[in-house]
Amino acid sequence: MDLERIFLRKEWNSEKGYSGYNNYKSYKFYMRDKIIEALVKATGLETGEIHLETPENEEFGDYSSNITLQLFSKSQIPNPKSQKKDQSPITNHQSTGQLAQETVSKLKADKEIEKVVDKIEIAGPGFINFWLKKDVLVDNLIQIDNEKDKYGRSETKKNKKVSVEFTDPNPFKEFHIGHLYSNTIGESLARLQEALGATVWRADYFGDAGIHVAKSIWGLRKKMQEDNLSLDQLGQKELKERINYMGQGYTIGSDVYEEDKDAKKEIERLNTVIYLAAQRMWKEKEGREPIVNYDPENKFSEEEINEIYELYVKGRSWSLEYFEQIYARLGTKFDGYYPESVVGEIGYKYVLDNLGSVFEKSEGAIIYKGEKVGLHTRVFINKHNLPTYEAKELGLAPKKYEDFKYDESIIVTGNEINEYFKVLISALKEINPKLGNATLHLGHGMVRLPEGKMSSRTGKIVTAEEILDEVKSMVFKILEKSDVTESEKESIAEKVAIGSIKYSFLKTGIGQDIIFDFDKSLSLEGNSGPYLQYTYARTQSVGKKALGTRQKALDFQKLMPSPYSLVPNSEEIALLRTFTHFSDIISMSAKNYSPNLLCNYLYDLAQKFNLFYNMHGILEQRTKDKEQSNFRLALTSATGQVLKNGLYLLGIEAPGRM
RNA sequence: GCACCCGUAGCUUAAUGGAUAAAGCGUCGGCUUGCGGAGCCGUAGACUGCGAGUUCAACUCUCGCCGGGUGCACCA
Repeated sequence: MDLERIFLRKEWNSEKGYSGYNNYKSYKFYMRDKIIEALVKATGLETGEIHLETPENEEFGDYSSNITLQLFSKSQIPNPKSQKKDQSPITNHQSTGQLAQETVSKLKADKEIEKVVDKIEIAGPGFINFWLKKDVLVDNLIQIDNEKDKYGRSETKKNKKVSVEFTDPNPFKEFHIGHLYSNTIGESLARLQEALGATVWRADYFGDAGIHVAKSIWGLRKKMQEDNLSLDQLGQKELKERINYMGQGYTIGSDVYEEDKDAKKEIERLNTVIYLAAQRMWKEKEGREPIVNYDPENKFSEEEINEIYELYVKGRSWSLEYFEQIYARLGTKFDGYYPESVVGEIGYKYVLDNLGSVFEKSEGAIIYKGEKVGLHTRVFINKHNLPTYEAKELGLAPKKYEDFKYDESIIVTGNEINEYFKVLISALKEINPKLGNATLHLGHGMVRLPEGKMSSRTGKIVTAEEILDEVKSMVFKILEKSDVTESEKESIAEKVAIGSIKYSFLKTGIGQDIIFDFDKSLSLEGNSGPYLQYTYARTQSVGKKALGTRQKALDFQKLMPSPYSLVPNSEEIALLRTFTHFSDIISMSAKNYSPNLLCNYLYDLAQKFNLFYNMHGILEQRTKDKEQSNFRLALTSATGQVLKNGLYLLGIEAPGRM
């Protein structure tokens, strides 16, 4: 080992520290690519076939390849099991061992890989493990300071346009914990795509027309009558109260729809009236003419529309205003809004245009026969001549494309509609193969309460605001012991509460259901958002203390130790190595649509830092050695930077104090 | 009934087909004359639901069974 030469670098200068590093090649994917290139040369396999992993166990190096085992199975050596007993089977060990030896000697002759790799070893049943040069690790540390907030990002999807649709709340109904979950996942996926260099379009689709709205309006009207409350009076109330009131209206309407046949008919009729009211609203608001006639037989009068028009338009705008407040708190800014009242018309037309070829009439409705592709039949336009969710989402695809010429369209929803989406995408592929093939549906798990499924019909729901406020008050309790000022508390509590909630959603796999239990799900310690935020705050605090003693900004270059002078300990090495994997992790999280991989990584990094922090002093007053202190400050600062960048990709803000 | 998803430590979860299955909470024990204890170290706890198969290698892929969830024509 050449530990004593770890920091040997030509560019080092005792006055300026490291100089000229700005000219260094960016190390994003650099080490990894170098090794893959060398493996391609040594084995003759394609780049895509090379499987290079970052082992969790550090004794297996910085990178590890199972390539010998791949080569072995490709080498057409008959399976020993299938050979006759009298033949002497070639043992695996001999073959893989020979292959590994051969490959490694080719690698060692490669001048390029020498630049980044310090040691190559064969281990286990045929793994080849690579250790990076220590000065590469230090270069990477410098790179972090060089790139700051951009560290970890890449340009692998630079020319790609990706639309991400998520959250999808419904006006006139609550914004509940399920929407919060969808928003959290979607925002993180969007940011991960951006980290790969893609241009992202955030799309918000919301149900401002449909039977759920009819139920709400019906219940709302009834409740207002009972409470003897006029629309103006309702409008005087706080926004939160109005939203709550409308939610209660939905419960009433929904119950009645199930239990009372006459009321059900009324609500179904009201549904069409709402579509017509929405068309009038668009005409008055934007001068847009309807493109679909929902009432070809003139069954609905102007008076009928007038009756609910005001209520519909006002209630709708209150809901949207409320959603916007929540988005602002959560840190999401949508680029495009797609109300069902608009995309429904487009979808309706889309269906009619393809009637006979893709869709067919059946029992008064227009359907898509999914059976022809192994799926099931779904209704796109119902017997009341209204587009269903199927047609709406179908119309959404070209509408989004009109706004943003996407290469990829990701739609995030609950997984209970996975089957529905298979049918939808199948239909879309028939009509518009380009858009159909670009569309990817991601069904996330459902948020459940310990008592069972959530239901806004029975009122058994947890709203986003309730949970936010609840967690915030938990954070406030802890903050009482902290020495932050009163004025800081509010914003810290908000960030920590949101961090705690978002992290608890993101740390598990996307497909998993989440049993949401206040006491169990929301932790402020252990593997949690606040733990990462706390660790970040700690790095900042140490940095500030160092500044205090020096009276000037930290100069990262000068923090670097001089050559020959230091032998880093294992905690320091562990941090250096973890830093190098950041962009690989981002890439993997983005490609697999798995923010939880990033969570794992950040948690691991924070743990390593906290171990380092507990074992070794950082400030000069503790190390009694300026160079050592400088180096540890650089590690501290880099940890903070990576945590901050990583948390950003999860949609979590990192306060400097907490 | 059919289809899809899920069964990993007491609980909640992790693990691009790879090496000794990894954490948090909870248990039990320890760490503050030192940079933030929302922290750190240690301890016990798993035949990865059961049974076959594919593979050099299976928590991961295939088949069957058992258990749970969701969906299956006019809700979204």
